[in-house]
Amino acid sequence: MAQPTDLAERILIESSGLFRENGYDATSIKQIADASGCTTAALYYYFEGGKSEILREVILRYQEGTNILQGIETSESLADFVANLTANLAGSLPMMADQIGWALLQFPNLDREDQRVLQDGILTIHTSLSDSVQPFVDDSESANRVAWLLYCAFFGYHQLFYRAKIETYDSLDLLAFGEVLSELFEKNATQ
Amino acid sequence: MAQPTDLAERILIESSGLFRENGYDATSIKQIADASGCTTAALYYYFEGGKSEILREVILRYQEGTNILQGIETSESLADFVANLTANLAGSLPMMADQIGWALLQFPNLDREDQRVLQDGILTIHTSLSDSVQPFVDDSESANRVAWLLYCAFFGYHQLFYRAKIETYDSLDLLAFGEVLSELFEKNATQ
DNA sequence: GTCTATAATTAGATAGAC
DNA sequence: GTCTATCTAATTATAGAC
Repeated sequence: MAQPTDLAERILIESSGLFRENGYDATSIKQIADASGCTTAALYYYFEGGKSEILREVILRYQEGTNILQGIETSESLADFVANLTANLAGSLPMMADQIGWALLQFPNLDREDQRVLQDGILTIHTSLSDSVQPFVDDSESANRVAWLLYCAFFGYHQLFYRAKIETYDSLDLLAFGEVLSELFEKNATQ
Repeated sequence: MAQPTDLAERILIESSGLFRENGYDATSIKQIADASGCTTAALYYYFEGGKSEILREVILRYQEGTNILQGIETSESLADFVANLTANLAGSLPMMADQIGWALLQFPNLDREDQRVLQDGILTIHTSLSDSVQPFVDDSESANRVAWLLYCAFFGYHQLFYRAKIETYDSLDLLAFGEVLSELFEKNATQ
């Protein structure tokens, strides 16, 4: 992996941040160039395809995402797992969810290949969630469903509470939200 | 309320649709005019403030939303309520969630007033959800939390499964997703 | 009220100097 | 490799005819 002082690298990092904050369409290559400390000409030196090539690269690069399951193989129950997951998400959820957020709006305008990359990123996260949940449920079908529920719930939480700053009016922080989920699973653990 | 044949009305309807599909920034005045069957000049006759005035009007108008709780005052349990809610959402969720989706991306660029309008729209839906859930839980705090969980989960579901067309790869339709939630509440009803 | 025509501004992109 | 300067095309916005 290249050093972050490398201009091409800097352009991708800044683009990713600007896309997350304002979306793809609202971000101009001038903005990207300014944020990266170069001109648009320099930008085109590294990315001949211009803005749309940067879009592809950003989606490719950052869909990999942080490992949200680091160090929680040791959960004792589904409820315990959800609590551990929530704690892990505290740092990474905002970036992960915003990353997906703008890309989802862009989805219809992406070509098939890029759509596939985005979907794969989502499915990868779901799969690892599903694997982690597996020991606590009856079959893989249940694991899949529970994993989707967790994914959708946390993603939705971020969109509403961080993006729309609902936290100002209803102070349900991420940990409390995780507790709601965790408590729900508590009674169902021995199903 | 004006007739839908009225040009100003048509412009708002078409704008709303285009914003939902492609987002605010990716939608040009020309596109809106074309879709409404008029020129940009006619558009400015009704909306002097141009695109940003249309944005305000669309947010004001369509945040009211459909009543997702119509005819389900009669649920027998929380699980039953969730099942009924899911059935109700089958028709309205796509439009409601997409409406919020693009607006959330736009959120940081909105002025305070418009941000408030959007937040109020979200809080209104949550409040009515919370009221409906109240009879089945211990206190209003629990009702609030359960309502947020439902809201976040369904919103997240839509974003991932409809917007990113995940349904192609993992066929968990809305009713099945609702069942996952409903089953979770089944065991907790008599808590 | 709605159109044609057009001005003003901005965004995306490139040629050529250094 | 990166910049200055510039081009083209698109977008917002408006004046004036009908």
